[in-house]
Amino acid sequence: MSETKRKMVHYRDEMGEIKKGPWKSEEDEVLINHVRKYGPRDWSSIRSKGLLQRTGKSCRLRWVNKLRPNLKHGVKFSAEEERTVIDLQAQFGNKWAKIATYLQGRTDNDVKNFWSSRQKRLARILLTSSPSSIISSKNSKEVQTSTFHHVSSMEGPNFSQSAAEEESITKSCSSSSSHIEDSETIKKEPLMPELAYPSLLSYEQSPNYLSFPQVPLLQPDFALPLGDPNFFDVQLPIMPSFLAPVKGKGHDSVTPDSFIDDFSTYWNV
DNA sequence: AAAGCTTTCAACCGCATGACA
DNA sequence: TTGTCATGCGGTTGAAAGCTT
Repeated sequence: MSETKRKMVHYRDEMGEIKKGPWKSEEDEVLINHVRKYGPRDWSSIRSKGLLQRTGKSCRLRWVNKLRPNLKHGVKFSAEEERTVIDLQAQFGNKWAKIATYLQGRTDNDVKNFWSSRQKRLARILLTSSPSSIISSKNSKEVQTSTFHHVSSMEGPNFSQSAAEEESITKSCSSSSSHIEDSETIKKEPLMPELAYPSLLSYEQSPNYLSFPQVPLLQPDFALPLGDPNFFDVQLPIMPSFLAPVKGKGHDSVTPDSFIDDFSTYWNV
């Protein structure tokens, strides 16, 4: 082990306990200041300098998921975004980070959370859509909404609570299209016996499902003109140069100077 | 109003990968 | 070549918020 590394281990031992749990605004401020000075890198040094009692990993995660500019906080996934996620998930699998690069202002965590809650919702609907439940509760609102309204638009007028369920069914059964408008398109949609049977999910993943005309299939290189697409938002009034790819170590590689300039401009600091 | 249930989301963990000494 | 470290990713968890009964 090298001298430096031995020192590092020794230093670590003296760094005290690691803080976990929710972040306070003061901690955020420290983290933002760090990024302002050095760019989104050297996360471990935050702790080693005694600025925060957080691990580098924790700092990075906080920055990436919450503090980074242009994130869509508290904004639900739009129909368009939902379609994109569903299409890309079918294409790439659970490559959330990759999928997130196609969505402005969304993190891999956002996409992952969206997908997992959607899966839960689907699973629950499957249970309530079993043949017995359809027969036994023929007149129930739930069955009416969750089973037979696949062609409605999820961008329609305000849904009632149960219609929210319909919305999810619509999404799941029609590749989440909100634009089933022409009769030809509707004809192409397979009938839905599957709903009465176990595999809504496999329906979703079937060739019919994928080939169903929806959003034009995104090309792999689509929207990836930048080094770290996680970090961008084309709606910015200015395009910060910290978005520019720089060859080097890791995915967050940027030049510190340009980053600091653009960060300052962006945050008005 | 309150209890119970569901959904959302922030954060953690373990593992993988690449850079570097 | 190997070990260590920093970083990134995907899975998971649990608290808080929202909703239903």
